[in-house]
Order: sequence, then structure tokens, then C-alpha cells
Amino acid sequence: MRATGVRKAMAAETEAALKEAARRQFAEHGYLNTKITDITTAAGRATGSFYEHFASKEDLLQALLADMHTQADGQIDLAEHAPHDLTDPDQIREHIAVAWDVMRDNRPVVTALFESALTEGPASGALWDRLAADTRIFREHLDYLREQGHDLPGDPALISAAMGGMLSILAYALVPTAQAGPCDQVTTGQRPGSPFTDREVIDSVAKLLLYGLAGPPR
Amino acid sequence: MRATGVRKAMAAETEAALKEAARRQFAEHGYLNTKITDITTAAGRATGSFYEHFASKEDLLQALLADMHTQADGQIDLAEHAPHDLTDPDQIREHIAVAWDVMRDNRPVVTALFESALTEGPASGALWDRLAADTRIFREHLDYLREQGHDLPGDPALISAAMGGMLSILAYALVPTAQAGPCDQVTTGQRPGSPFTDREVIDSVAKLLLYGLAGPPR
DNA sequence: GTCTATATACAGATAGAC
DNA sequence: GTCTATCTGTATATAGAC
Repeated sequence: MRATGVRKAMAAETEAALKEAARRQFAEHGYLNTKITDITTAAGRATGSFYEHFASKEDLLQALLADMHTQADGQIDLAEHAPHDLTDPDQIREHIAVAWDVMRDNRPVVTALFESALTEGPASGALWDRLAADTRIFREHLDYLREQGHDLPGDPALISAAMGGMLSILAYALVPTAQAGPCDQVTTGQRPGSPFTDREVIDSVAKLLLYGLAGPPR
Repeated sequence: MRATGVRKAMAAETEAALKEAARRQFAEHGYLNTKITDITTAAGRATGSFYEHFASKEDLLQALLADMHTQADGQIDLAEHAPHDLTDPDQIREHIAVAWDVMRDNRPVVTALFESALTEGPASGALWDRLAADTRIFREHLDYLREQGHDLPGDPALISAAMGGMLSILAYALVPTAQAGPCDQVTTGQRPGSPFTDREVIDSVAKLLLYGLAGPPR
């Protein structure tokens, strides 16, 4: 490795440190609340260094999103090998589970994108665009069901957005808790997390979306 | 009416003008984007006058919320005269319809509250608190169902939040459109509104939440 | 109460030494 | 590439005349 290679490696290290610090800050204080200096300080770098790697906070977020995509595509592709019938109990649960897991693994990014979409206001349609993009897969499956003559509760575009929106808002609102370990007597000083486990959320949402409040037919 | 009465009336008029201007600005540019000066300018008043009536933008929002509550309580009380069984198709549709109508009538306030809740970040739990507060009625109904031995898809607190969250996010994301009038050739220059009518949203969400994707039992 | 003018505060972004 | 120091823009909030 040449000398320039070492420099490159150090620069890459700084970039990684900034990204990691940003994820922590976004998760803890929210995307809107964290200042550029919060990120650089948390990463142990100077303010000016930030702009050597990213043009702005929004630019950094896009970089984090790209990272997430390359990582998430694997999980999704895996799930997509199964046939596509969202009215099958196992399959809808699997889809919800994958979506939820991706959201939890990338909670800082997901919540940040959520906040970012609201920055442009309700009239901009930015949130709708985001929902539409994030639920493309749901929508394709619903389109397929409709073609099969299945009687959906409404337009696939609307239903898939509603489903995805429900998941997104829950992912944002449900603050993660130390998940039911043997030693959860040890409490951090912070606000108590949501009382729901990931499994409980996935099961509940899957059931609700499959059978609704009426429950499965007897 | 005394002279002071006239002054009071003028002051009240200014306050009303500020509120109305704020609603317009919130709807058009979003809560976070609108500056105090945007509101005062739109209301045709000076910047300094704002603080004679409200301590801050957040304070103004709370005032708008109070207005909304006094107005909405009527609609809700009306609906609450009916018995409580969310697994009855007519009743769940009615509940969704009332919630949706209140949101649409107060869209500027609802969307502003939504943005405001995100200001504090995901870890604050502010959004969860808001969801819990806004879906209290749903939750009570679900608690009741559970007591009756009905098999719900999950914990009432979680399910009601999921239902309310779905409605909230749709209310934010679905930008209102001139609703199917005879002369909708006349397009404003702005972004095309959502292709869904209020009725379509209400019907679709009600069906989804009652029977899920599987649809009603045959 | 309302206005104009201004003070305060701070985040985003840049300049230039090393 | 990284640092320190600084500049700029802008939103909030206040001061003081009317």
C-alpha cells in the first residue's frame, strides 16, 4: 500500500466516524435537532472537516440512505424469493417482519428521513412520495392480487401507502427498549422504552392487516 | 359598548387575523417552515404585534389546538351516542369518518402538530404521546371489545396507535385536491392533489381495518 | 395595541494555516 | 485532510416611539 493509500484510509476513517456519529446523534436527538457541530464533536473531529466529506446534513443523510440500501437489498431479495400472496398468513407476516427488521436495523436513518420529509411541508407531497417509494413492493403485490380478481379494500396505491405509513409511524413512535433480557433491572436514566417487543409489533400488525379487527373467519 | 370594548374588539380581531394567517401558512408551507414574520406579514400586521398575543409559535399552535378541541368535541360527542362496537361495519366506518373529517377540517393544525411532535426527536417519545392521546377513544373501544372476550390482533394500546397513526400519516401525506367538481379543468399552477376522494379514503381504511387484506368472510 | 428599528443568538458554511 | 478562527445569513425576541 502506497503512502497515498494510507491517507485515503485515514480519510475514509474520518468519513466513517462522521457517519457513525451522525447515526448516534440522529437516534438520540433527532435529525432536525442535531447540528453539524454535534456530529463533528461526537466524532472527535473539527467542524471544517465535515464539509470535506459532505456538502450538507441532507447530503450526509443521502449517503446513509445509500448505505442502508446496499445492506437492505440482501434481506429483501431473500424474502422476495417466496411467491407473492399477501393474503397468506405466513407470507404477510414475513413481509412485515422484513420491513420492520430493516427499519429497526437502520432506525437512525429511517427516523431521519421521516423528519426530513416533513421539512418541506404537507403541501409539497414529499411524504407521499416517500411512502410511495418505500412501499413499492407492497403495491406490486397488491396489484398482482387485484389482477387475480381478489377484492381489495381499496386502491393498491392507497392501501400500500396506508400499510407502510402505519409501519413507519410505529417505527418512529416506539422508542426502542432493552429487549426483555434477564437483567432489565438495570435501568438507564432515560425515558422508559415502549412496552412492546419487536415480535409483538410484527405479529399484531400482521394480524391487523390480514384480518382486521374482525379477526380471522371461524 | 365602552371605548375599551372597542379596543378589545380590535385586539381580538388582530389575534383572529394572526390565527387565520397562521393556518394558511401552516397548510401551505408547513409549520416548521413558516416564520413568525410570515404570519404577521400574511395577516397584515407588524412583527412586534405577534408577541402581544402569543409568546411563541408553539404557543400559537396550542391556541389553535384549543380552538379545534372546542369545535371537534361536538362532532365526536355526536358520534359517541352510538353504541361501541368497532367490529360493526357501520360503526367503524362512522368512527373513521368522524376522525377523518375532524382532521380535514383542521388540517393546518393537525399537520402542524405532527411536525411539532417530530421536533423533539424520536427518543423523546413525543409522537407516541400524541398518538396515545389522539386515539384514546379507539383504545377505550378496543379495551371494551377485549373485555367482551373478542380476540383482538394485539394489545389495544398498540392497535389503536397503529390505527390512528395510519390515519394521521395519510392526512399529512394526502395533499387535498379540488374535490371532483364539474369544472376541474381549471387547474391551479401547483402540484396535482391526491387522486383519492375523502370518501374513498374513509371507505378503504374502514374496510382495511375491519377485515384486513383477506376481506370479509364469505 | 401597534408600529419601526434593533439587539441577540446561533447554525451553516468558508478561509487560510499547518 | 484537518484544524482554528471567522464570516454570513437569518429567525427570534425586545425596545421604545406613537
